[in-house]
Amino acid sequence: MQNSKIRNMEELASVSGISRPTLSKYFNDPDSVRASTRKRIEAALETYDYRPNIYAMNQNRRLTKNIGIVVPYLADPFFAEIARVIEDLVIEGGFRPILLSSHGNTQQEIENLDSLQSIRPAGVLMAPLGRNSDVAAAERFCAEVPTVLFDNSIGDLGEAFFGLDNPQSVGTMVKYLCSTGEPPAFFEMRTPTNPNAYKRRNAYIETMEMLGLSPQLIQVDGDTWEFEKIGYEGGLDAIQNRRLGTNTVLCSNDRLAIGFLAAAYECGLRVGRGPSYALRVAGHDDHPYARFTCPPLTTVAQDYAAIATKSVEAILSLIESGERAESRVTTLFSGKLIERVSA
Amino acid sequence: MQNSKIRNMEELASVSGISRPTLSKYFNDPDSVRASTRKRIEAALETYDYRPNIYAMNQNRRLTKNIGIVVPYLADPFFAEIARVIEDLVIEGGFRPILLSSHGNTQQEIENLDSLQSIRPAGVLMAPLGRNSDVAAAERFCAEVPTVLFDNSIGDLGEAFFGLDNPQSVGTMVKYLCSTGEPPAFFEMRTPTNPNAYKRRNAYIETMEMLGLSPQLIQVDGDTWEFEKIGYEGGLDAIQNRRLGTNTVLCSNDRLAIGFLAAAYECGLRVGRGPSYALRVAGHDDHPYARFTCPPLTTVAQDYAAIATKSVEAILSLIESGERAESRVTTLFSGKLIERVSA
DNA sequence: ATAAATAATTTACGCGCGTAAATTTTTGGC
DNA sequence: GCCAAAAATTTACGCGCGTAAATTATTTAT
Repeated sequence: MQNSKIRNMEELASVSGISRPTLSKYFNDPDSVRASTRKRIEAALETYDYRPNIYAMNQNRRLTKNIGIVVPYLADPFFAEIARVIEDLVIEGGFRPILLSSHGNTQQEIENLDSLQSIRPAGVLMAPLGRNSDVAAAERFCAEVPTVLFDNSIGDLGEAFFGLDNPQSVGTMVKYLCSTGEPPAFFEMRTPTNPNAYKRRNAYIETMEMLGLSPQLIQVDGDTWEFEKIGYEGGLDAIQNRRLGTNTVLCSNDRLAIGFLAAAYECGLRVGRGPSYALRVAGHDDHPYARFTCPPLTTVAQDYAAIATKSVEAILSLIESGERAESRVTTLFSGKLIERVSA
Repeated sequence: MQNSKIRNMEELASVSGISRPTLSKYFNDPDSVRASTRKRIEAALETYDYRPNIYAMNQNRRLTKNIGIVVPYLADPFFAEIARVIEDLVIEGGFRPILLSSHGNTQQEIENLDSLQSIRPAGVLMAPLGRNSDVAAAERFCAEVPTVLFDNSIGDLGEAFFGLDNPQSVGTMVKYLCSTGEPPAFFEMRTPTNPNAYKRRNAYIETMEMLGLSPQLIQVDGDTWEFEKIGYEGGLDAIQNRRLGTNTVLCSNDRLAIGFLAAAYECGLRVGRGPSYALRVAGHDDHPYARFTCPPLTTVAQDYAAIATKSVEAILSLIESGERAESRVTTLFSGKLIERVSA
């Protein structure tokens, strides 16, 4: 295959017999040149090893082919998975994904936005930190770059938002738990960094009251993204000091639940549904590890394939249109109950 | 602060009274200009909002400030964590990390290397897929770009390799297990994608033979990166068909162990050390979730802070020297036994 | 204070490509 | 086979910066 190396488009033009502007058009969009010309170019590309200089391209293009993806915490397999799906869809759309994690850190999120701005992305998909996001910085960024938010929202920033319908998903779970055993207490962080957590708390309270039951919150301390640790330590404390008040616990998310399960196990509490078990524990999100906990975790699955797909579609159509959305559109997806052994 | 926006270095030169070449020097390396000049530049940067065009910079520089980081599977929290540490160290070194995951996929790894090559990185840190890596492609890449491998090695590719001393770590674990109970069987994938897995198998066999014991391999099928699932299904099969042959199981890695624990739990086998337990299970790596399994997993911790630090130091010094290593250096770190409840 | 060393400036060119306008060639419909 | 439309080519300029060489200004040492 690759014979002599080609140094730039000019050289490729000489050896291929195609003019440089036409080659430029081809690399911008292969379908923008005649089929016969495309064949000739691709034949030349087979024999000569050449790829356009990405820096020279991006310097002169009005718009780059870069799409930024910002997630709050990549070490969380949930975000790793959704980022992977998004990356694939972005590539499929002919763009170049740039994945950045904020590592749960405000300053890092700001730097990520800064860093993205300096590469002039065509658009950005962002799952913000939430309470710890620098709203002013995010606002400035969204004013410059077409941005679609997902997972959680800050104010009405961005051109669109795709996320979970927390009232629906939590409501479904609470009703399920109530109809199959004791009403659940709600296990959560006292001051969560994630706005979804507040929505889930409220959804829990509202559903309980709707059912004529009195809600009970078990709130634990912690303000990091080490949710398993927080769930474990808070769970241990709650169990040992008998702050549970019921045999059914609904955790605000699966990672907290994983920690809570570890605490229950350590305390010798058998978790599961039925007379021979001491405790029921449910989670929320259908985290990749939820099916491998002991016992497997009953939870509500987020449709992250849908969230990813719709988010990418939204940013691509924004880019294609070249316009900004007239108003922000919010789309919420339903969660799906996943019955396993734990509750 | 930011008054009028500056469009390029030329404009910054006029308003700051510093010549453009000097500004260029400053942005290349702030310490390369006189302190008084630096002060003046930084003062101007305070009042005028300007950042150099990254594309124009990289187009003309001999060497970019980009450092690529390639991991085989970012949805594995182990790699997510090590990538995070590496990213931080790279930034600290004044470079720009570009994180890419191969998602366990050969084609994706090739594309990652391709993609990296087109951004002309100063250097690359890479944890290869292993058996599924395209050796020829990797070889071609390493010939072009200074590359340091970590976690696992392919042939003697790259300028340096940093990883775990598997014989030491597995040996330690085997000896620990033998001295505290029955000798372990070794639970692993039949044809692992990861070369480390082979080294661990061999280390297990050698240590057992050294102790005058007969090694026993429990091999399960599976060739994806969904290790928990493979461990669970293989574990279920091994337990139900009584293929264990001992009450002690050493898993080739923690993710397999997490799956195996789920299988043991489902079968009603109590896992832990002591007369009241049916089974001991140990893992390897000290995965971020290992302390939250039920029961908490006894394992061998990889010193990934050391691996990350040394890898980054190596690539930075390679870049600084501007030379290629005369010969590849391999550095192996010891694993540390982490005693928890499971074994 | 003077010379030597260091740093900043001026001038000038080039990197590889995008893009626009004017021109020529090719294509498809009749 | 001709003609209008579409596509490719030629020509030419510019993007924002790196970098080199020659010159001038500033600092440091003597």
